[in-house]
Amino acid sequence: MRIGEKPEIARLPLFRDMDDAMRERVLSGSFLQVFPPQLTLFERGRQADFLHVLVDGLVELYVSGTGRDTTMKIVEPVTSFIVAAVMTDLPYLMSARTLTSSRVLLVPAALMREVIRKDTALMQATMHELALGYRDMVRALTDMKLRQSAERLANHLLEFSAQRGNAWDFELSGEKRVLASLLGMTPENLSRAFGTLKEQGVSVNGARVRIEDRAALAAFARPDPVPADR
Amino acid sequence: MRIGEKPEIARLPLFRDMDDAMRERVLSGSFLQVFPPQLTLFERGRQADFLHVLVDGLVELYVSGTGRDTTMKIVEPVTSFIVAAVMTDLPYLMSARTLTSSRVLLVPAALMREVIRKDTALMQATMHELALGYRDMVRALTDMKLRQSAERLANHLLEFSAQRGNAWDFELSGEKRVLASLLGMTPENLSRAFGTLKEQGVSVNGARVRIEDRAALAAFARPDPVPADR
DNA sequence: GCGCGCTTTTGATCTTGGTCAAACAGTCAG
DNA sequence: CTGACTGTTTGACCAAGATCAAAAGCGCGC
Repeated sequence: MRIGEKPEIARLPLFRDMDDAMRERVLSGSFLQVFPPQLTLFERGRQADFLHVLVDGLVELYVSGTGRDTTMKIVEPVTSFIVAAVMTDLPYLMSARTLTSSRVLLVPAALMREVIRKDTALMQATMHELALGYRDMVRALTDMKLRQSAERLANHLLEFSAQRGNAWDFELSGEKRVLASLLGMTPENLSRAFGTLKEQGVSVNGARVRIEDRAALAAFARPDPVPADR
Repeated sequence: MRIGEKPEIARLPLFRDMDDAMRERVLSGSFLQVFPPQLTLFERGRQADFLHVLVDGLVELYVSGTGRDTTMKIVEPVTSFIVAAVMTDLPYLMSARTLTSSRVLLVPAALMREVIRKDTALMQATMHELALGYRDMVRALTDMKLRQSAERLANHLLEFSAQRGNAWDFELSGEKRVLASLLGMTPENLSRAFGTLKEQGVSVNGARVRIEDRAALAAFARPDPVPADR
């Protein structure tokens, strides 16, 4: 691969602590590729052939069931994704597509598995990554099971804001339809959910969201008592 | 700990491949304890102090939100649980209670983390366990997001049957209310869901379920094209 | 065997969110 | 600037599932 973003990738939690020579081995066997928007990177059911690391852009992980799709996760840079399928050498459970033009590092799955067996630090980092991913999913599932749609949106906004240093005013990243799917509702319903949040001091204008009264929003959202992991 | 079930535990995927001396070290630092039914083993939000391995009995992992609870997973023997919280040294995201009288192996989290760092085979096994757990959760979430209740029940029955060697006639393990909560519906609705499945050749009598027409049930359930991992 | 307590089932009604349709807004090519 | 295209919003209606209430089963101790 090109050396341009090597430092950035080397700083990733996943690769940070590993042996330098090993890291060099992994990176030199990998490809950094640019994909246009709306391109499918891989599909559910296919054997996992590459570990993916999003370097730049925006990627959606989704599952298409009978008729409708649902988005499982929006991947932001710089993050590795579908670690589990690669590690277990099992078929992908989710499909992936780019939302915007994206640069992705592709690490051959077999290479990854081989190096992981030799480099303990990499294995430990992978383990940690998987554990955090698992906890993410546990949260998402409980959210889905015991909160209703407007609450889910409220929580999402609070977390999104927290990720951006508790900004009370920010832009939503993707399209609203994708957000709706992520939160497990229809676009129409997302619209209405924003409507009910207006009463809790949230104003929306296009993609721009402003949280006027954080306390009121939190009271409405009843956020998770266990704080987020990352 | 007592040596009675050591072979059984040593045969677990998690401990199987590790160094014998290390395994001895882990097990001798652990406790095997018997708990009565309906006892809370730990609660969400508390720091993870033990890796748990269910040796015998039945354990429910659940989350209690505002008012209602939801069960996340029914743990059957012999399985380790809450690996992620232990590995990351983060608070439990789920609570656990026994459903029946249960024997549980308690491995101190610090000991587990210490040994994992030294024993590569254990680390690899833990990583694998986490990856499978992650995939479990991905499945559960998609199930929740894009199937409706009767379909979820149908799929659950098919999978439960598959776990028991494709038995067409079997007993549900726990109470129906727990099953309902696991499938993300109310007990009333579970009852009605069984009703609609009657039309697809499923007959229920108490806890006894009989699948008369597997093909019809599968057609109704539209099962996941990606086969189960374990 | 009888009665108490609990789970499950059934029925009636209500709420949430989905569906369908149309208006509206923003973007971009010509 | 204008028109076509796409995405968002609004409104009317519908369906799945929750809630409430009551009846029916079932297990267990006395």
